[in-house]
Amino acid sequence: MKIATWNVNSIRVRAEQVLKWLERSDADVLCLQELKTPDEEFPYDLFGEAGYFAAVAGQRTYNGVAILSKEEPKDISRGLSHLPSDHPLNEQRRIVAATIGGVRILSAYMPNGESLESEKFPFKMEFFREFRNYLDKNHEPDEGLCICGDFNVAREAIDLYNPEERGESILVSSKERRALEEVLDFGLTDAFRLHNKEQGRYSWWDYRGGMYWKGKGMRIDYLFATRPLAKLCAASDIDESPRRWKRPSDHTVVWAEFDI
DNA sequence: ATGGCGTACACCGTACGA
Repeated sequence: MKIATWNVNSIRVRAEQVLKWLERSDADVLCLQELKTPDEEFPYDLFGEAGYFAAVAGQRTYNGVAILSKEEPKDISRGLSHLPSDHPLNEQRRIVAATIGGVRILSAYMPNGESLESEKFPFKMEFFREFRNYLDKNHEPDEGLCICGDFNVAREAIDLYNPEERGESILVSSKERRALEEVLDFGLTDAFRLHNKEQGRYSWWDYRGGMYWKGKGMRIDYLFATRPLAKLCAASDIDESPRRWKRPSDHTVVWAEFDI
C-alpha cells in the first residue's frame, strides 16, 4: 500500500497535476491539503474516472483537506471530532480521516501561525494540543494509523537550509517543535526518516526568489505512522518532481510504501 | 529571501500563505 501526501495550494489549479502524479506513482492513497475549494466544487468526477474515491472536507478560499483512495473510504470523519463542531478550532477545514484497506488515514493541515508575535500563533499552539487530544481520545498507539499532512513545523536543523540564521522564528521555534514532538509522543514514527537520514531534503520551497532552484527549502510535510505500521514501511521518499512542473504548488509530495 | 510569488475573491487592491 503506497500512501502519499501533498499540499496542492488550490485543487482547482492543480487537479491535472494530481492526476498526472497518481498515474505515474500508482499510489493507493493520496492525502491533500489547501484545497481552497468548497465541497461542491471539488473535482470528484476527474478523480473518479481515474479510479479514485474522495473523502473531502472543503472550504472556499482557505484550508480544505481530502483523501483520495483506490479503495472506498469508510467511517469518514471531519474536524477535531472530540470537540463540538462549532468549536473555534473546527471553523477551518483542516482535518479529514477515513479507514482505507484496514488502515486509519488522516489528512491534516496544521495552522501556519504567521509569526511568534501574531494572534494566530496561540491558535496554532492550541490546534497542536487538541490534535494530540484527538489522537488520545480516538486511537491507541498499537493501531494501524497513518497521519499525513502539512504540519508547518520543521522538526530539526537538518530539515531547513538556514537553521543558524532563522533562530527562534515561525516554523522552527522551540515551542512549535515541542508541540510537534508531543504529537509524535503519542507513538508515531516519521516515515521519511526511516529510509532517509541526510540533511537538506525538503518538502516546501518559497515561490519568491526562486528558492527551489537555489536548493533553499524546509521539510514541513510529513507522513507519520504508528509503530506496528512503521515496521511494515518498506520505502519512503520525497518526490520533488512536481515542484519542477509548470505552475507548481510550493509544496511537493511525501510518500511511503507499506507491506500490506 | 521577507517589496521579490502565487492563489482567491473581488475589483482594478487586499488577505494570506510559510
